[in-house]
Amino acid sequence: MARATAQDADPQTGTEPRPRGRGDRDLVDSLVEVLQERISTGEIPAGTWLRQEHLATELGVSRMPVREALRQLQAVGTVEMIANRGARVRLPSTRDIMEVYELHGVLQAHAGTAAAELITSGQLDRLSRAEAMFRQAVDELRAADSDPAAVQRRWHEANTEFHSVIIEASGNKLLADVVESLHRKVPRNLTWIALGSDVRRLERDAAEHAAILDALTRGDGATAGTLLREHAKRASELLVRTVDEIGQEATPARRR
Amino acid sequence: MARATAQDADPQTGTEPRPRGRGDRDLVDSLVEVLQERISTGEIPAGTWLRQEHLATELGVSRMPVREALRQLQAVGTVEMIANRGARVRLPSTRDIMEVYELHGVLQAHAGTAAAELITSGQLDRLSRAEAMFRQAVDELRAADSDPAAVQRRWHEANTEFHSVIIEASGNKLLADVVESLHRKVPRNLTWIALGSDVRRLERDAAEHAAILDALTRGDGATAGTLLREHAKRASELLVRTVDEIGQEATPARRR
DNA sequence: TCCCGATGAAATGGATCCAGTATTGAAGTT
DNA sequence: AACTTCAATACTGGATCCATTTCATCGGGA
Repeated sequence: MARATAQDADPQTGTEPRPRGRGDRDLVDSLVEVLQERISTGEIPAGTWLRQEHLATELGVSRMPVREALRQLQAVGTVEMIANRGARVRLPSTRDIMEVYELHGVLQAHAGTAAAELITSGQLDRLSRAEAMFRQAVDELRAADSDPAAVQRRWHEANTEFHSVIIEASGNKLLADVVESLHRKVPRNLTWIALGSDVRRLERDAAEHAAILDALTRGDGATAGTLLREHAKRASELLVRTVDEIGQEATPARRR
Repeated sequence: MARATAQDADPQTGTEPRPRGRGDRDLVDSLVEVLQERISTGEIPAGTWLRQEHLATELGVSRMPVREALRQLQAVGTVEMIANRGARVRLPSTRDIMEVYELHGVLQAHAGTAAAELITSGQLDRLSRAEAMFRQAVDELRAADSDPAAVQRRWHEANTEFHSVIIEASGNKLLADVVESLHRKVPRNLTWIALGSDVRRLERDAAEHAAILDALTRGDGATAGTLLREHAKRASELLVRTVDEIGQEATPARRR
């Protein structure tokens, strides 16, 4: 593995020498991004201890930037740092998940109501495309599950785009940050585990997306808000049920 | 200045040797708390460059924990880090403030509606006491402004307590975190600058608090929610106006 | 056989060191 | 006189070093 330390910062370090342009963008920030992504996707499961030395060698840096990245993840609630023990990926409790989705619903509903008056035709287009993509993914999944992983990716992408557009159309940029911070608290793969098992649910979601799109197109903010709140509420209930089921098993094995 | 490094960790280091109990609670976390507080109160104004060396000597630690603390503050949005330049306290724009208060209103309203059904008699008591304390502070201010700073502290305490109880009574622990993270984005002293100049506004706030308390006592969630949303909306408008006024001046002078 | 204490390995947390970069001020030129 | 260039300075960012703590394994005793 690379070990791109200061000593071998010369250009020909073979394995991904890291562009090394100094201020291309903070190294720490990119580490945060990588780690957050791995945790969100479930590649690094909840409960895992994040060993500084291990991550450092794996990512080809020294422990220092890793330490700072872990601090950021702590501040954001993704990991918990125990004194003299290290950083561990937090496992959200069912209560946490309920609370996340409760607020998610509130904020989505608000975004929907606000968006009904502010949404542009371009955004409506994107919303419509996302809705179509979502439905297509669901159909594809039901027909012949060609490649679950690929469908999952597309489904997730479409879903994210759909809700992102609504939030964006609300005109409140901060809202996007807050919602994202809520999302970070629940690993994505959980969502997929919960929904993947229930195709009827996915179809219902698709129908709800259509109804929301319709309400926004008509400029009916009240309906859009109500639909979005219920949309989130149902997601919450499903998630909680799923987590309860898989929560029986003990905490995941240690990393490495 | 103390400079409590590892070398002079012996007990008799004179000036505030820092209890030095190793895991009493993460050193970095306490630094974060100190810095966040100083920034929130306005003791360290927006725009200030936070010099690592300077803070380190001032706080009696080395640069290392300071660096990690700054990373946490970055993750939380309190400071921005510019590559190879350092950390600077963020200055919220009027747009930021509007957005903060918009979401604040949404979340407070939700908390109020939820709280109406869940609030305990003990919490109602606390709410009532906070309301009284708030009104008393306002009256005191209007009569003979004996000690503005003291009154300001009491006013702020009462206001915080009032809204905290409502959020707590909503039953959603995460809500408290989210609202706090919103609060962090607007320095407290701004609020005071805005409100301190307008006693009539404070009296109106007191009246609104009373109305909210009344609605919650009656279990009228809808009214409580509406009142809270408008409460936040008015605060927003006032804040924005104030920031616009003082925003004319250039960015504050550098620290040190 | 089970429990308790000691020893050793592993990992964190803090400090120091060093390289690279941005800024500031001065000198020199057009 | 103003603008450009260059050098000195200050500060950040990454690496390494070392003390301290925690955990696990092992051995002894009840």
